[in-house]
Amino acid sequence: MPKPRTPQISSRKQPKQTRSANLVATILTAAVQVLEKEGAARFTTARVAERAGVSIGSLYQYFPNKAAILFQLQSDEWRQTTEMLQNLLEDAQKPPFERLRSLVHSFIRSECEEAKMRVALHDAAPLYRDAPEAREGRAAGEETVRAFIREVLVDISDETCIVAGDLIIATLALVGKYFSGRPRTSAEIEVYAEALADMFCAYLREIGHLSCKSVVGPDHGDKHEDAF
Amino acid sequence: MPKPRTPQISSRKQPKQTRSANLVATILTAAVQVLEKEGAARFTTARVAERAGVSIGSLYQYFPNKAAILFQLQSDEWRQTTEMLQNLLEDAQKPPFERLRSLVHSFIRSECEEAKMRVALHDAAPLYRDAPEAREGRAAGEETVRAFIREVLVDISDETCIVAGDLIIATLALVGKYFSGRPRTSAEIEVYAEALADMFCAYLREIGHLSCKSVVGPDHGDKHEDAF
DNA sequence: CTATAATACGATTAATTGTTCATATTTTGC
DNA sequence: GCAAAATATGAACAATTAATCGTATTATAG
Repeated sequence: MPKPRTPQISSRKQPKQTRSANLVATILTAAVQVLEKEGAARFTTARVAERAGVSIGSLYQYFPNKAAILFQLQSDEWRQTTEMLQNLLEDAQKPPFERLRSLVHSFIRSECEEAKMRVALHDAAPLYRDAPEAREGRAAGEETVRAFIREVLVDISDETCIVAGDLIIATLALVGKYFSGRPRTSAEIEVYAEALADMFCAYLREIGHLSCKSVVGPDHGDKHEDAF
Repeated sequence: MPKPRTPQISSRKQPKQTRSANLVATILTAAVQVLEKEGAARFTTARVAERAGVSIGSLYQYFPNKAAILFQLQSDEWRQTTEMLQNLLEDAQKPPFERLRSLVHSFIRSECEEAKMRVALHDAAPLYRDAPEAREGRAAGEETVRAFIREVLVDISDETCIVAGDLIIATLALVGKYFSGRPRTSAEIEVYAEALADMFCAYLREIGHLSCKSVVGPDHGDKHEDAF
């Protein structure tokens, strides 16, 4: 990892013609492929350029450095996740806990589908983790989850809500990586997703009880089949 | 990452004199320090040797390669964790859920105390994750958790038990890393640990109910203060 | 004391990497 | 058609790394 000959912090040019816009897209696609076929350790600007069928020089015209590529991927990943969160959690049609369940299932499923690439991206984390924008990416997702929790448990304290939200996001974001290392059948994946959903629901119900008001929906005493 | 001039897969000599045993210990200590002060990206055999006050040659007498050092650290880490699991979960004196709670607290606390080094070790994961022995290290810990679950929920199916155990271990192992990135006060840490414990307890109670037999300990309907 | 094994050393090697820059090619506005 | 801007190229560079091996030092056994 050599330092640049001149420590230049210039950001790169924006693509102005269609061909360069395509080039950027091509590079990002290639980056994903390299990540999932070679892993984080072999994720190299040269390799990305080669797979994209592009010269390294071109790559460096639009990405100031290697980390920028990873950061972009990570950022897209978060945007996508946030979108999923909003679509599933804010759908007022379904009962809340059902929304949460389908969120967990969708998330785990998508996590497992592109497991290799996600794990590799996560392995490369040190390169972009400290970027200030990385925090921002999560903010929207976190807020969505908190809003959901507030909707389900109306009279909860702010602190409890934040803690619960953090807990759920963190668990969701990481647990998938723990499992996706070893290949699993989709049936198994569903089982784990179901269990995770159970855990979240049980937890939220518990919190609701602790705040000493009846939770939305029917009482949960003995019937636990659907209800939520 | 240059390949060795001769692709030699020999394992290194075992220390036979006290001085070399000390040397190994010194190197491992230095490795931890480098990891927590420099991070995974700057974790280098040369740097470890320097910090240990030892020549690289000496280092390579007892460790076949860089990954071996990290693997050793990771292995120790797991041994330590497993020990904690056994000590806290198998303590028949306390009621089960109280044991689980104190486990979560102890674990999260220790995770946060050496946060930097743990995160760095985790960042370096790709180097040893694929090692076959890495699986073994977890096995004992996983079995302990499963035994605990079986004790709490006597009439649970094997599958449910395995899934629940995996879920708890995975969550425990990873959630700490999500938080320990940003510095937190120990008060905050306790709050999160408490919430995590709540989540686990609520989940296990739920599972117990689903298996349609009364759970050990008093009924949980309204009183939720201690009880478990 | 001495011969032999164990240990320690560190300059050196080969490989790999991130990044630049001078140059060539293509597109666009007129 | 043409000049200027945008884009593309890839050889070259500097830094860094993991690991080796011939040699020097130290301990041990007889």
